Amino acid sequence: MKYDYKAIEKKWQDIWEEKGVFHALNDYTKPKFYALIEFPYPSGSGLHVGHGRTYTALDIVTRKRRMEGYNVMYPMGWDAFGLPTENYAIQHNIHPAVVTEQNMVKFKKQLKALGLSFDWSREIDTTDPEYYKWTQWIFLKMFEKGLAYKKEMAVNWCTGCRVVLANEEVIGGVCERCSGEVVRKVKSQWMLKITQYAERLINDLDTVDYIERVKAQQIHWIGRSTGAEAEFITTAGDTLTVYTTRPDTLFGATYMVISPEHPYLEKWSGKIKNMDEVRAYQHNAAHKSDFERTEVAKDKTGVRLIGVNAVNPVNDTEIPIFISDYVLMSYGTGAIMAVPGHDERDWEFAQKFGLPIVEVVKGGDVTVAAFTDCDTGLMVNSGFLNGLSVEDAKKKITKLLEETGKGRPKVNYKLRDWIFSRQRYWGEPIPIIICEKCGYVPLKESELPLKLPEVESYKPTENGESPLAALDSWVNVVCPKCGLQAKRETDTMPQWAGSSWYFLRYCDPHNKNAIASREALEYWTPVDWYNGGMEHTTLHLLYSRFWHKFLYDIGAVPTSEPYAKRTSQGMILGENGEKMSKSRGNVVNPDEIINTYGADAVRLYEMFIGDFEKAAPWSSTSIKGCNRFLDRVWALQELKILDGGYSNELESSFHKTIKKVTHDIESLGYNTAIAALMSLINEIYGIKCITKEEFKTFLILLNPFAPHISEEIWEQQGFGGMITSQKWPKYCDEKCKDDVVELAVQVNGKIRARIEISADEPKESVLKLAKNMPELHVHIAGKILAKEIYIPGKLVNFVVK
RNA sequence: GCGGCUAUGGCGGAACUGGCAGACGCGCCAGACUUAGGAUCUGGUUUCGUAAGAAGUGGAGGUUCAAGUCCUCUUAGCCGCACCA
Repeated sequence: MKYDYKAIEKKWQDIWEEKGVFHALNDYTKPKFYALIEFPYPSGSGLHVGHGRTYTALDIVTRKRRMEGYNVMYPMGWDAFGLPTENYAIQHNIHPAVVTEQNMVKFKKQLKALGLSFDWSREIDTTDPEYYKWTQWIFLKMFEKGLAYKKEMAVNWCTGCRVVLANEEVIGGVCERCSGEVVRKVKSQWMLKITQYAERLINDLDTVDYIERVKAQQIHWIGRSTGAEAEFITTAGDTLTVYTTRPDTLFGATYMVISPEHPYLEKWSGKIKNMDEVRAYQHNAAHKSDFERTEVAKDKTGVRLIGVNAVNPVNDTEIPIFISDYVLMSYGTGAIMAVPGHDERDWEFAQKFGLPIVEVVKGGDVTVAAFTDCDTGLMVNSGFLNGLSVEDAKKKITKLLEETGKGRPKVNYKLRDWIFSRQRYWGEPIPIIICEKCGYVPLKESELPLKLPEVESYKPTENGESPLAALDSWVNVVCPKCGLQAKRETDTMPQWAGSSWYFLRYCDPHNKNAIASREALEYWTPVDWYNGGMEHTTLHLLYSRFWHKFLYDIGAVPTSEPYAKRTSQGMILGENGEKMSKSRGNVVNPDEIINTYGADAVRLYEMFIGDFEKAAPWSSTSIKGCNRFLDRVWALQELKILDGGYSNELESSFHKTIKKVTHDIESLGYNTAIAALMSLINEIYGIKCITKEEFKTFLILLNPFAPHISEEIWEQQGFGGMITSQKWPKYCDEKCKDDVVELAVQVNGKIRARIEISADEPKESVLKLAKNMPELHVHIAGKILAKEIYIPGKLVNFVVK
């Protein structure tokens, strides 16, 4: 009888759902396991095979953990606010909520067809007012603590989407989503002070189990650097403060550069003699998009300020000041001391403008290139620093700056505050009222959720306001504080808001009084294992750590980190090795392949496709191998099935396989776990019979990977109960060992023979037996035996001369 | 430029703290069974060589009895960031 996957898979999916087999229990006395995957954005194009890889991986882990006796929570939900839905709504004039609903239904059906063991009783949706009530609540808490603030600032304005983008959404100078040109535009924006948590976001990585590349990328993104601030008196009277990581080179500072946006320029306008030229440069810089600004990065431009100079605080030399757009207002102080001898950018600039280059660290030739090495050279031309190493000079000069009040040690971060406003409809409304008299007034908690109103058009207005701004009845309110006429904030929150805390809501998804009950949070958090894409490392993953830390600080959650463990899967590429995309025409439709091969084969193949952490191209022929394997599993039923426990022939193989599968599932070795099961079945077919115990064990080991077929065979064989409620098999290290082992026999490291011996044969005896093998005679005879090496279970090596 | 990673048969990939390179699967070859097939089963399949044997994990050195694995240098590719002082 052939395996009828279509009927059987549906049958078990329905039974699992009906019986609520995968519901997490609210029994807080059992050991818990909280597995989390990134909840999807329910896009119109439906599930991607890449989703399958992530979800199946943790599905395997959770199915195993349930059999190991854990109370497992593996929840699912929808990260449903976002631009694509809104754009679709605009195009087709359908309410985004309707589009979202349709997409969720489609996704859910696809997920169920894969046999994923999600607990659907905890399903959440970020666009549900009962959910975003708490997103708004967290925002208000941040506002209350001064972490949410409004600021006029130059932002990334996408000319395509007509919306403000976060730095993270600008890729190579263009919009991540529409590839439209991004220009700088000054707008008043809500900001979240993620920078206040920069230090902790770095340091606390030591307390979590994230794969190294995630940690490295976050650390790099936060970009901590240590150095010093130094103050330069100017001839205009003001003090110009700079930040430098090389305070040791202060004697080599031969000029200064300030950003074109530096506020001093306006202040000094009366003293700067070439102000026209300066203004022209400022104008030019402001109208360059970030893209253009980085494009011209190779060639330095700038203007010297005529009429204002600065004085180097260590040698009292008067030095010129320039403006140049290679100095950013948004990092450090917006001003630098230029040390052309030891900084490549300064060197380039100095060359172009004919400025003096002074060597202060010996080791290179500063007339040819900047010498930036900090480890080898000693200080020169630097007064009291002469002869010191760079490291010592840094310490000494920083101490002196501090003592004389001309500077101080300083730590800087590349991380910027998070631009939190979007001028769009399909997002959480920001629950703030703007009153001319009282300023920004938060809504009362009792007024949450502040629901999205119905609007006529979802299009942003031409001047970049949210569509909500056009709705007078919604915008015009009375100030809750003073009772005068006031206006609502019309910006909404970014796509990242709802996902910054969703894992907390799963713990207690229907709670009306809090994000989740204290007991639920105490029990379930932190997430034990979070798997997701590398592309979220510096976005969602960082944002949610920030929110979680904030919630911890106000006592709302019991742990300071949200996720105990983070792993990341590689992408599934198209058959041609390129990224799957509609435009490349290499997209694999999961519905089709489930239809052709069944969910178990798809699950198996997605896990077998390659190293879980690496990208792997899809292969429409390789999946057949997994299909064949399942057919062979099904056909085990036609073998002679004997009563009793493990047979002598297979006992050690079974113990080895249990051990391998048990460990591989925990260490992302899904491909090798499946390979082990394939090897085992090959062995079983070699013997042509199987015992009940062996059959049961095999099915249980296979169950996490191929849940439907294992469940069905279990039932047909009458093994009792459902396979999902069985116990995970145990192995015994003693029994993993073979009685007879084959050793390689080497002479000078080259294999000359093989020998089969009993595993407990003593060393002397093994060496003696090996030495006397006829194959070795040619290689040993007449030579001096210098060394004998015996690695039990592996090899013997004779070193001869 | 900075940070991270990768390189192993025709292909995807195995190889724990250095210890038999190529597990497992695809593909391919041969055979079996067949109301002839893109089904199933059995065997084979790193390369060169009839063979004995030799070579072999991007390249060049090195350490070691022994290197895909460790060290030095180098090449190519991928991902992220990028004038961050």
